[in-house]
Amino acid sequence: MTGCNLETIRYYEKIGVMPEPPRTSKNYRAYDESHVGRLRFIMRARELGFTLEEIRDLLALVDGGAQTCGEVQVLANTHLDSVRAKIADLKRIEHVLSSTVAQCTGDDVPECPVIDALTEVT
Amino acid sequence: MTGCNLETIRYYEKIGVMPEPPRTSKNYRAYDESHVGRLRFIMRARELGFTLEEIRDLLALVDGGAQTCGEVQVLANTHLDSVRAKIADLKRIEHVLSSTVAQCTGDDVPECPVIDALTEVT
DNA sequence: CCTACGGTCTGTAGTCAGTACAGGCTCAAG
DNA sequence: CTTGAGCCTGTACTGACTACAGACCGTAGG
Repeated sequence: MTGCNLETIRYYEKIGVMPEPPRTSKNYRAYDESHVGRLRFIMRARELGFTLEEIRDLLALVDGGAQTCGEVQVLANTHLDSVRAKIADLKRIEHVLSSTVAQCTGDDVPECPVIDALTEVT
Repeated sequence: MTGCNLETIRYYEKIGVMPEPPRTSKNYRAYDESHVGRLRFIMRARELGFTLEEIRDLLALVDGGAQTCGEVQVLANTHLDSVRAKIADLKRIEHVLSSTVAQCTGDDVPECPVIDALTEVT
Protein backbone atom coordinates (compact mmCIF):
# COMPACT_ATOMS: atom_id res chain seq x y z
CA MET A 1 0.00 0.00 0.00
CA THR A 2 2.76 2.43 0.81
CA GLY A 3 5.51 0.89 -1.29
CA CYS A 4 7.64 0.71 1.83
CA ASN A 5 10.01 -2.19 2.22
CA LEU A 6 8.66 -4.69 4.73
CA GLU A 7 11.86 -4.89 6.73
CA THR A 8 11.96 -1.13 6.96
CA ILE A 9 8.52 -1.11 8.61
CA ARG A 10 9.69 -3.65 11.16
CA TYR A 11 12.79 -1.55 11.71
CA TYR A 12 10.58 1.47 12.40
CA GLU A 13 8.62 -0.63 14.86
CA LYS A 14 11.79 -1.74 16.62
CA ILE A 15 13.10 1.79 17.07
CA GLY A 16 9.68 2.94 18.22
CA VAL A 17 8.52 5.35 15.50
CA MET A 18 5.85 2.86 14.38
CA PRO A 19 3.59 1.34 17.04
CA GLU A 20 3.50 -2.42 17.57
CA PRO A 21 0.39 -3.52 15.68
CA PRO A 22 -2.03 -6.14 17.02
CA ARG A 23 -1.32 -9.72 15.92
CA THR A 24 -3.50 -12.35 14.28
CA SER A 25 -3.89 -15.77 15.86
CA LYS A 26 -0.91 -16.87 13.78
CA ASN A 27 1.21 -14.00 15.05
CA TYR A 28 1.06 -12.00 11.83
CA ARG A 29 1.05 -8.22 12.15
CA ALA A 30 -2.43 -6.80 11.47
CA TYR A 31 -2.14 -3.21 10.31
CA ASP A 32 -5.05 -0.80 9.91
CA GLU A 33 -5.60 2.62 8.35
CA SER A 34 -3.93 4.41 11.24
CA HIS A 35 -0.72 2.50 10.67
CA VAL A 36 -0.79 3.29 6.98
CA GLY A 37 -1.19 6.98 7.73
CA ARG A 38 1.60 6.93 10.24
CA LEU A 39 3.94 5.17 7.84
CA ARG A 40 3.12 7.63 5.08
CA PHE A 41 3.88 10.48 7.43
CA ILE A 42 7.28 8.96 8.19
CA MET A 43 8.00 8.26 4.53
CA ARG A 44 7.17 11.81 3.48
CA ALA A 45 9.30 13.26 6.22
CA ARG A 46 12.17 10.96 5.19
CA GLU A 47 11.77 12.12 1.58
CA LEU A 48 12.24 15.65 2.86
CA GLY A 49 15.46 14.53 4.49
CA PHE A 50 14.32 14.58 8.11
CA THR A 51 16.28 12.10 10.22
CA LEU A 52 14.36 9.48 12.17
CA GLU A 53 15.34 11.36 15.31
CA GLU A 54 13.72 14.53 13.97
CA ILE A 55 10.71 12.51 12.89
CA ARG A 56 10.47 11.10 16.38
CA ASP A 57 10.24 14.67 17.66
CA LEU A 58 7.58 15.62 15.12
CA LEU A 59 5.56 12.54 15.97
CA ALA A 60 5.87 13.22 19.68
CA LEU A 61 4.28 16.63 19.09
CA VAL A 62 1.51 15.19 16.94
CA ASP A 63 0.89 12.28 19.32
CA GLY A 64 0.68 14.64 22.24
CA GLY A 65 -2.23 16.13 20.30
CA ALA A 66 -1.16 19.53 21.55
CA GLN A 67 1.38 20.46 18.89
CA THR A 68 1.46 24.10 17.87
CA CYS A 69 2.43 25.53 14.51
CA GLY A 70 5.21 27.43 16.25
CA GLU A 71 6.81 24.29 17.66
CA VAL A 72 6.66 22.48 14.34
CA GLN A 73 8.06 25.50 12.56
CA VAL A 74 11.12 25.49 14.79
CA LEU A 75 11.87 21.85 13.94
CA ALA A 76 11.28 22.43 10.24
CA ASN A 77 13.47 25.51 10.16
CA THR A 78 16.30 23.75 11.93
CA HIS A 79 16.14 21.03 9.33
CA LEU A 80 15.90 23.55 6.54
CA ASP A 81 19.10 25.16 7.79
CA SER A 82 20.93 21.86 7.65
CA VAL A 83 19.64 21.19 4.14
CA ARG A 84 20.92 24.59 3.03
CA ALA A 85 24.28 23.94 4.66
CA LYS A 86 24.58 20.64 2.79
CA ILE A 87 23.73 22.35 -0.50
CA ALA A 88 26.40 24.98 0.11
CA ASP A 89 28.96 22.25 0.89
CA LEU A 90 28.13 20.30 -2.24
CA LYS A 91 28.19 23.41 -4.41
CA ARG A 92 31.66 24.21 -3.18
CA ILE A 93 32.73 20.65 -4.03
CA GLU A 94 31.02 20.83 -7.40
CA HIS A 95 32.85 24.04 -8.21
CA VAL A 96 36.32 22.78 -7.29
CA LEU A 97 35.79 19.46 -8.99
CA SER A 98 34.31 20.74 -12.22
CA SER A 99 36.94 23.43 -12.69
CA THR A 100 39.68 20.89 -12.10
CA VAL A 101 38.24 18.26 -14.40
CA ALA A 102 37.78 20.96 -17.03
CA GLN A 103 41.57 21.21 -17.27
CA CYS A 104 41.94 17.52 -18.11
CA THR A 105 43.11 16.67 -21.60
CA GLY A 106 41.50 13.26 -21.22
CA ASP A 107 44.42 11.84 -23.16
CA ASP A 108 46.54 8.75 -22.69
CA VAL A 109 49.14 10.76 -20.79
CA PRO A 110 50.06 10.34 -17.11
CA GLU A 111 49.88 14.08 -16.31
CA CYS A 112 46.47 14.89 -14.88
CA PRO A 113 45.22 18.07 -13.19
CA VAL A 114 42.94 16.04 -10.91
CA ILE A 115 45.83 13.95 -9.60
CA ASP A 116 47.93 17.10 -9.32
CA ALA A 117 45.29 18.81 -7.22
CA LEU A 118 45.10 15.83 -4.89
CA THR A 119 48.88 15.46 -4.66
CA GLU A 120 49.77 19.13 -4.24
CA VAL A 121 52.26 19.75 -1.42
CA THR A 122 50.89 23.10 -0.28
CA MET B 1 51.13 17.03 10.60
CA THR B 2 48.00 16.42 8.61
CA GLY B 3 45.44 17.16 11.29
CA CYS B 4 43.96 13.75 10.71
CA ASN B 5 42.54 11.87 13.65
CA LEU B 6 44.87 9.09 14.73
CA GLU B 7 42.20 6.43 14.76
CA THR B 8 41.18 7.40 11.27
CA ILE B 9 44.70 6.73 9.98
CA ARG B 10 44.64 3.29 11.58
CA TYR B 11 41.24 2.70 10.05
CA TYR B 12 42.66 3.58 6.63
CA GLU B 13 45.47 1.14 7.25
CA LYS B 14 43.01 -1.60 8.21
CA ILE B 15 40.94 -1.18 5.06
CA GLY B 16 44.08 -1.04 2.95
CA VAL B 17 44.12 2.51 1.57
CA MET B 18 47.13 3.38 3.74
CA PRO B 19 50.09 0.98 3.72
CA GLU B 20 51.25 -0.68 6.93
CA PRO B 21 54.20 1.45 8.02
CA PRO B 22 57.40 -0.06 9.43
CA ARG B 23 57.49 -0.35 13.22
CA THR B 24 60.00 0.81 15.78
CA SER B 25 61.52 -1.63 18.24
CA LYS B 26 58.68 -0.77 20.57
CA ASN B 27 56.09 -1.55 17.94
CA TYR B 28 55.20 2.09 17.26
CA ARG B 29 54.26 3.00 13.70
CA ALA B 30 57.07 4.93 12.00
CA TYR B 31 55.67 7.07 9.22
CA ASP B 32 57.74 8.92 6.64
CA GLU B 33 57.10 11.59 4.01
CA SER B 34 55.49 9.13 1.62
CA HIS B 35 52.85 8.24 4.20
CA VAL B 36 52.13 11.89 4.84
CA GLY B 37 51.67 12.51 1.12
CA ARG B 38 49.44 9.50 0.78
CA LEU B 39 47.29 10.56 3.71
CA ARG B 40 46.97 14.10 2.38
CA PHE B 41 45.87 12.68 -0.95
CA ILE B 42 43.17 10.67 0.78
CA MET B 43 42.07 13.60 2.92
CA ARG B 44 41.78 15.93 -0.06
CA ALA B 45 39.80 13.38 -2.00
CA ARG B 46 37.50 12.86 1.00
CA GLU B 47 36.99 16.62 1.24
CA LEU B 48 35.83 16.51 -2.36
CA GLY B 49 33.31 13.85 -1.37
CA PHE B 50 34.99 10.84 -2.98
CA THR B 51 34.12 7.63 -1.15
CA LEU B 52 36.95 5.47 0.14
CA GLU B 53 36.03 2.99 -2.57
CA GLU B 54 36.53 5.63 -5.25
CA ILE B 55 39.75 6.71 -3.57
CA ARG B 56 40.90 3.11 -3.64
CA ASP B 57 40.39 3.15 -7.41
CA LEU B 58 42.25 6.44 -7.80
CA LEU B 59 45.13 5.14 -5.71
CA ALA B 60 45.26 1.90 -7.67
CA LEU B 61 45.77 3.95 -10.83
CA VAL B 62 48.44 6.11 -9.23
CA ASP B 63 50.17 3.14 -7.60
CA GLY B 64 50.23 1.31 -10.89
CA GLY B 65 52.27 4.28 -12.03
CA ALA B 66 50.58 4.00 -15.39
CA GLN B 67 47.52 6.13 -14.79
CA THR B 68 46.31 8.23 -17.68
CA CYS B 69 44.49 11.53 -17.53
CA GLY B 70 41.64 9.88 -19.39
CA GLU B 71 41.15 7.18 -16.77
CA VAL B 72 41.23 9.65 -13.91
CA GLN B 73 38.85 11.93 -15.73
CA VAL B 74 36.29 9.14 -15.99
CA LEU B 75 36.38 8.51 -12.24
CA ALA B 76 36.20 12.22 -11.46
CA ASN B 77 33.31 12.79 -13.84
CA THR B 78 31.35 9.88 -12.39
CA HIS B 79 31.79 11.40 -8.97
CA LEU B 80 30.91 14.84 -10.25
CA ASP B 81 27.66 13.45 -11.62
CA SER B 82 26.73 12.03 -8.24
CA VAL B 83 27.55 15.33 -6.54
CA ARG B 84 25.30 17.15 -9.00
CA ALA B 85 22.54 14.61 -8.44
CA LYS B 86 22.74 15.17 -4.69
CA ILE B 87 22.59 18.93 -5.16
CA ALA B 88 19.49 18.59 -7.33
CA ASP B 89 17.87 16.35 -4.70
CA LEU B 90 18.60 18.76 -1.90
CA LYS B 91 17.40 21.74 -3.89
CA ARG B 92 14.11 20.01 -4.50
CA ILE B 93 13.83 19.34 -0.78
CA GLU B 94 14.82 22.89 0.04
CA HIS B 95 12.15 24.22 -2.28
CA VAL B 96 9.32 22.07 -0.90
CA LEU B 97 10.34 22.66 2.67
CA SER B 98 10.84 26.40 2.48
CA SER B 99 7.59 27.03 0.65
CA THR B 100 5.70 24.94 3.19
CA VAL B 101 7.30 26.54 6.21
CA ALA B 102 6.61 29.95 4.67
CA GLN B 103 2.90 29.25 5.15
CA CYS B 104 3.29 28.70 8.88
CA THR B 105 1.76 31.28 11.15
CA GLY B 106 4.18 30.22 13.87
CA ASP B 107 1.40 30.76 16.35
CA ASP B 108 0.21 28.76 19.34
CA VAL B 109 -2.40 27.00 17.20
CA PRO B 110 -2.49 23.30 16.34
CA GLU B 111 -3.10 23.85 12.62
CA CYS B 112 0.20 23.71 10.77
CA PRO B 113 0.93 23.57 7.05
CA VAL B 114 4.01 21.40 7.65
CA ILE B 115 2.03 18.77 9.54
CA ASP B 116 -0.70 19.01 6.91
CA ALA B 117 1.78 18.35 4.12
CA LEU B 118 3.12 15.30 5.92
CA THR B 119 -0.34 13.99 6.77
CA GLU B 120 -2.00 14.57 3.41
CA VAL B 121 -3.98 11.54 2.21
CA THR B 122 -3.26 11.90 -1.50
C1' DC C 1 -3.48 -35.57 0.86
C1' DC C 2 1.10 -34.06 -0.71
C1' DT C 3 4.18 -30.86 -2.49
C1' DA C 4 5.95 -26.54 -4.06
C1' DC C 5 6.22 -21.79 -3.72
C1' DG C 6 5.61 -17.86 -1.68
C1' DG C 7 4.51 -15.13 2.43
C1' DT C 8 5.40 -14.00 7.33
C1' DC C 9 8.03 -14.54 11.86
C1' DT C 10 12.48 -13.64 14.85
C1' DG C 11 17.12 -12.58 15.18
C1' DT C 12 21.64 -11.50 13.62
C1' DA C 13 25.14 -9.52 10.58
C1' DG C 14 26.44 -6.39 7.00
C1' DT C 15 26.85 -1.55 4.86
C1' DC C 16 29.94 3.43 5.12
C1' DA C 17 33.23 6.26 7.32
C1' DG C 18 34.61 6.75 10.93
C1' DT C 19 34.33 7.55 16.62
C1' DA C 20 34.82 5.96 21.29
C1' DC C 21 36.23 3.37 24.48
C1' DA C 22 38.86 -0.71 27.43
C1' DG C 23 42.94 -2.49 28.94
C1' DG C 24 47.75 -2.55 28.41
C1' DC C 25 52.50 -0.84 27.28
C1' DT C 26 56.01 3.04 26.88
C1' DC C 27 58.11 7.50 27.39
C1' DA C 28 59.45 12.03 29.26
C1' DA C 29 59.16 15.50 32.89
C1' DG C 30 59.20 16.65 37.58
C1' DC D 1 59.14 7.15 41.60
C1' DT D 2 55.04 9.06 40.09
C1' DT D 3 52.14 11.31 36.90
C1' DG D 4 50.37 12.32 32.59
C1' DA D 5 50.39 11.62 28.02
C1' DG D 6 51.20 8.94 23.99
C1' DC D 7 50.84 4.62 21.52
C1' DC D 8 49.22 -0.40 20.95
C1' DT D 9 45.17 -3.88 19.85
C1' DG D 10 40.56 -4.98 19.69
C1' DT D 11 35.72 -4.32 20.08
C1' DA D 12 31.40 -1.80 20.06
C1' DC D 13 28.73 2.14 18.56
C1' DT D 14 26.57 5.46 15.09
C1' DG D 15 22.10 6.04 10.97
C1' DA D 16 19.04 4.09 8.20
C1' DC D 17 18.42 0.64 6.61
C1' DT D 18 19.36 -4.26 3.82
C1' DA D 19 20.18 -9.17 3.64
C1' DC D 20 20.14 -13.21 5.11
C1' DA D 21 19.16 -17.87 8.27
C1' DG D 22 16.02 -20.89 9.96
C1' DA D 23 11.34 -21.53 11.23
C1' DC D 24 6.46 -21.38 10.52
C1' DC D 25 2.10 -20.71 7.65
C1' DG D 26 -1.23 -20.49 3.58
C1' DT D 27 -2.71 -21.46 -0.88
C1' DA D 28 -2.75 -23.66 -5.57
C1' DG D 29 -1.99 -27.59 -8.36
C1' DG D 30 -1.77 -32.43 -8.97
